[in-house]
Formats: sequence, C-alpha cells, structure tokens
Amino acid sequence: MAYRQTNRVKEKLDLRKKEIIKAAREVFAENSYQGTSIKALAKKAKIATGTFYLYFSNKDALINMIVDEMFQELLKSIKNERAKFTDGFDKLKASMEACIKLFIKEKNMAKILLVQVPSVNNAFNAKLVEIENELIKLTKEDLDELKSQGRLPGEDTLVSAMAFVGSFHQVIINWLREGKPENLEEAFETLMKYNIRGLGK
Amino acid sequence: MAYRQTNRVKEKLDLRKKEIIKAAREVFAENSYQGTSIKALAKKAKIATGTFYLYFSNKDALINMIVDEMFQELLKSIKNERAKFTDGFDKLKASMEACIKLFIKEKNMAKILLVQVPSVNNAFNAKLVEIENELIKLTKEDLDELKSQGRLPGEDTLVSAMAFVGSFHQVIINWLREGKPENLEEAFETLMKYNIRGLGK
DNA sequence: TAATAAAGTGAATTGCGATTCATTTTATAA
DNA sequence: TTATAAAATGAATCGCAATTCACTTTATTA
Repeated sequence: MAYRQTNRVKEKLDLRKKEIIKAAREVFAENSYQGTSIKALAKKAKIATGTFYLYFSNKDALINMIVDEMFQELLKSIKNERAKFTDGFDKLKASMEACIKLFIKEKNMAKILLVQVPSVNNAFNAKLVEIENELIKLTKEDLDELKSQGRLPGEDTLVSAMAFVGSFHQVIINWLREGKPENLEEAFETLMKYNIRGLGK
Repeated sequence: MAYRQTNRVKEKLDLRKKEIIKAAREVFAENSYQGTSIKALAKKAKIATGTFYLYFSNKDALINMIVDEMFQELLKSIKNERAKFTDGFDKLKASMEACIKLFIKEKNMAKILLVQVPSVNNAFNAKLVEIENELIKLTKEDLDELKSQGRLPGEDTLVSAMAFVGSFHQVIINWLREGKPENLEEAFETLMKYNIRGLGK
C-alpha cells in the first residue's frame, strides 16, 4: 500500500472547497445561479469543470450549502445582537439592525439570497421561504410578548410581523437592486420609526 | 388564387390565442414558468406543440404578454379606484384595496407575478421590478402630496413608500404561498392601520 | 369539386449546460 | 525510486426542453 491522505492535503482540499464557494458567491452575484454554468464557475475558481464534482455532488448541493451558511450567519448575528437587550422593542430593533449590518457587509451574498430569489428548484426556493418565515416568526414572538405586556394594541400580530419584516425586505431589495436608498443605515432609522409607530407603541 | 382569411377564422384564432394564454396562466401557476415545457403547455391548451409557435414567437414572448396584461389590469384597477377620492390618505387606501381585490380575484395570476418571481431572464425580471417600482413611485407621489400639506412628518418619503408597499407585498406573498393569513381582506384592515400609523398621520 | 393557401400536427433536430470518465498529474509510503 | 492511490483535468457524453419542419387537415374560392 502507498498513500493515505495526509493533514497537509486535507487542509489544501478544505481551502480549495472554500475557494470554490467564494468564487461561486461572486459569479452567482454577477450573473445569477441559473445564468452561470459549472464551466464558468470552474473558470472563476481556477479549476477544471470536472474538479467541481470532486467537491460537490452537483450544482444544487453547492447552492444549498451557500444558502445554509448564509442563513446560519444571519441567525447567529441576530441572536448575538438581541442578547444585549431585554426590552421587547430594543430586541426588535437589534434584530433588524443585525440584518441590515450583515447585508451591508455581505452585499454579494445578500444579492444571491434576496434579489435572485431563483425559483431554481423547489428545495432551494423552500429554503428561502423558510428563512423569511423564520424571521417573521421571531418577530411575531417579540410582538406577542409586547402585546401581553399591554404595550401594543390588540391587532393580529402575525400580520404586524409580516408588515414589519416586509417593509425591511422591500427597502433592502431596492437598495441591492438599484442602489436606492443610497444610505441603508440612514434608511434604517426612518424604517424603525415607521414600524414602531406602525405597531402602535 | 384561393383562400383569404375570413372573419370567422380570425375570431377562432383570437379565441385560441386567448385559450393558450389561459392555459399558460394555469400551468405556470401550478408548476412554474421554468418548470413547464411547451409540450406540457400545449397539452393543457389541447394543441400540438408546434401550434404554439404559430401564436407566439417563443416562450418569452408568451410570458411577456401575460405579465404585460397583468400589469395593465392592475394599473387600470388602481386608477379606477383612486379616481373616487380626492384626499391623499383615501387615495392611498383605495390603491392598496384595488391591489388586494385584484389579487384575490386573480390568485393564479398573482402567483405567477409575485411568488414565482422567476429570474427566468433579465427582460422578464426587469418587468417585475418595473411593476414594483411603479407602485412605489405612485405611493411616493401620494406621500409627497400629504407631506406638502403638512400632514406627514418630514421623513424620507421614498423609504416610507417602500415600507408601505413592502408590508403589503409581504402579507400578500405569504397569503399566496401558505395561505396565511387566511383572510386577506381582514388582514388588509390591520395593514392599513399599521401603515397609516407608520406614516405618522 | 378541384385547386390552393392557411392552420395544425408531432416527431425530429438543435442547442445548451450538467455530468461523466479515460487520462494525466501529484502525493504518499515502502 | 518506484508502486500506488488520490486528485485534477477537460473533452466527450447525456439529457432535456425549445424550436423546426415535412407532412396532414381544414377552409376558401373559382
């Protein structure tokens, strides 16, 4: 016998896998998921097309991994920021601020996630919807808590949560798509005011 | 010479074209635009696949015609309802009510337009974005008018308009996707209250 | 009713991009 | 240094769906 994968090689492979993901994020953001062939992706990642399949079973596996990573990062960031507050309104604000900050930091990633929203395949679409619904659910929990404290009017918190998340979604989408509003952080302040009033504080 | 298209035939062709569009709306709503082949569409429309190309130059031409029709219907409906009012807030409410009513009436259509949002091709995507932006623009005009009357705080009306439209968008999307909220008309009332407060009336 | 043109048909073609695979290169260990 | 297994390569294959086209059917008019 002669050859057992050594640590040095393992690290090299790990690195290369990360490079492929990085390249994928870039080309997917430039073109779209659908619009980029494995060939083009491979070119960007500086590997042969066949090599791609040594790292991912297929194109879907790749996009799923990317979306999962994004989702995890988003949730982690939200949880981190929320932990700093106890008041319901503060937590709500912290959540959305975490989103905004992450999107600013990872604009490319956000484009894939939010702008391209490709109906690519059911599994992928379902994942995006799941993320959105998770955010709505988290928001609804905050609203229910505030409502139980008598700090919000007795309206349907599900609809309010959707309105809340939807308003952010729309502004972020437009910012990603056409750069309007120019300053997302500034828009965030307006948006928060809008929604806090909307909730009926 | 022998044969000139007669009126009877012209009408038959017109009818068939409409049937194809109707069938397309149905299958696109069931599966997606991308997910339905011309063959499947033809089957639904009870024509041969080749016949499709006698009516449309290609698949894109079809979806563009459908989206255009939807857009026209939506704008017409909005304008109709708005014309009944002069007060800014009333016009705003009338616009959104017109949207909601049309979406309820044309749920299938709405699914294609809003849920599938396929990144299919740039031209198509651009059209969807255009529709959304048009709505935001119309809303912004209303807000600017209200602002000039001193009936709204001095915040960025573009961001407010996006928040307004986005909140509706989100609720409608969720209603289409998973049937929550169950009663869209009821949600509409909550949403209007939310947004009127949000605007800072 | 016969000649002709429009309308319709669906199997065959085409094109495109994901995936495979025979071959080459690189890394490991005896 | 050599034998062997892993990793990489990219041209060839495969599959799928849009589009075409040779042929059939239907409608019109002389």
